[in-house]
Amino acid sequence: MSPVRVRFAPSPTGFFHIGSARTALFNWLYARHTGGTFILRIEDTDKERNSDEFLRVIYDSLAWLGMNWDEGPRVGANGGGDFGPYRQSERAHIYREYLEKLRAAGRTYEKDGATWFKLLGERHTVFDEHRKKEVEKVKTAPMVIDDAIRGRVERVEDEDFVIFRSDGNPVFHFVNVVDDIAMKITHVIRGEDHLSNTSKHVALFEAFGVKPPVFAHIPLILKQNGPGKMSKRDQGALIEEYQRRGYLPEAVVNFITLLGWNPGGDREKMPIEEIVRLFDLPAVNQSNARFDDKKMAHMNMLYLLALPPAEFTAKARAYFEARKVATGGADDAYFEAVMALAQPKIKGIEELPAYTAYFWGEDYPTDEKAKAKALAKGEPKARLAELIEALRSPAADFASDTALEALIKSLAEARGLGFGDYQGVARIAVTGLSAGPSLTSILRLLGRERVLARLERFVATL
RNA sequence: GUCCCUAUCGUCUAGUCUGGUCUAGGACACUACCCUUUCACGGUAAGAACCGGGGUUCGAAUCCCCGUGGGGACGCCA
Repeated sequence: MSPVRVRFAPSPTGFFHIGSARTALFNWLYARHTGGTFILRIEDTDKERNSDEFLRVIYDSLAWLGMNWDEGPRVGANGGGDFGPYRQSERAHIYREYLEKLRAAGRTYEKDGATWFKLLGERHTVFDEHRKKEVEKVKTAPMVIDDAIRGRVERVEDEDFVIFRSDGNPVFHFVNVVDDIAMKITHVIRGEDHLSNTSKHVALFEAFGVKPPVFAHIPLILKQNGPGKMSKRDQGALIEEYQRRGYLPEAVVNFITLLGWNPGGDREKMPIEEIVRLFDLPAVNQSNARFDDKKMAHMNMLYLLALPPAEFTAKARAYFEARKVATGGADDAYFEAVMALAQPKIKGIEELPAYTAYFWGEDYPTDEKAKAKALAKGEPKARLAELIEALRSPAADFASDTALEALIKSLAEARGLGFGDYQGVARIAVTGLSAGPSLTSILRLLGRERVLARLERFVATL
């Protein structure tokens, strides 16, 4: 069998969304699994709707997700190849050439200034309910689609269709097939929304005398709420959104791979090498999958938890810089120490600024509801006074969590109380929050001076 | 309206090809409890599904047919 050649063929007419990303991913996975070639082809024949910004988003998103292309537009380390150019806007001469082949074979005609592809068979006219007009139908044999996911699908293509617009530009169906022939594509992996177009494509392949590639129509991703497939406007649809929010690309890749494919059994979190090894077309599901942002967030948390602390810190640093989150001139060691406390606790990088706000300066928000709750029980004023006194003593060792813990515990024991009687009120006083890392770790990082100042300032407001 | 695809917990799915091992497994979410220094994490438990009807068969989640539901396509968009 000839080596696998697959392509991802986006059109830069909108932001890169999750469905496109998964189509790209399945192509990339199949190429890597089979040792084949992954080709990026830009379908920019619709000049009105294309933009360079969208093109850049495609390149960025693919790179971010780790999908390198072997052939295609040259960007960074990716691209090049012998079947270029890889942007359809630069392939006009090739389309002309292929059009001549069809013309010579008598398979085209002109109508209303456009060039049409002529189906073979008897013709008759019927009234079309959907389009509310008379249309010419052609009696043809069903087109056979050999689909690696759905098996054999038959569909009758019974109307001629435009292949060159009256403005002289070729349309999608034509360029798609011509390029797949010219680029020697062996497997066409794309969304199921193209399944009904495929009969047109098979008709074109046959007209060119070329055996069609193997098709693989993957199920669609449905929107989380409401009917229909996911579109660019839906919450969670845009890849660059995940990038911006500090999601880990490995987690995004792992999650969207599982939307429509799985290796069988219970495995979910898998390194990409493992996914490449196990991925295959027949295992792809045939039914659509609904997007679930909670499960996506959970997968991200799993990856976050497994990240080496130094990498977590680097990601956090990059996120803080991109978002211009001030850290009060914190040095690397302090930043790293704070992140070490936060990493096992949070679900996403985006939670970090709010979760760690009180570490960077004295200007942090207080959760008033939590404050009221913490003050409602016991004798908070007395507990704070005792704590201040104890922490002021030179005997309080702010370098050690266990020493601080022992100190508070002995304070509690002497009064027949528990650690919790100090923990809650001290936490709200020092962090403004009711939840966070271990209190003693917070005290240690903040240091005696800042802790005492905050406690005293807090007591003064009571 | 026509054509095509599809159907297991609320959601993602395992199991379907090769019928019996399925009183249908896992994960997310939800609930309770445990762990605990709050919050997470983790652990335990609970609830939760084979769309309906026919057929084939000793036996159907699994094979076939018909409904129904869901999705897609029907552009001089891609």
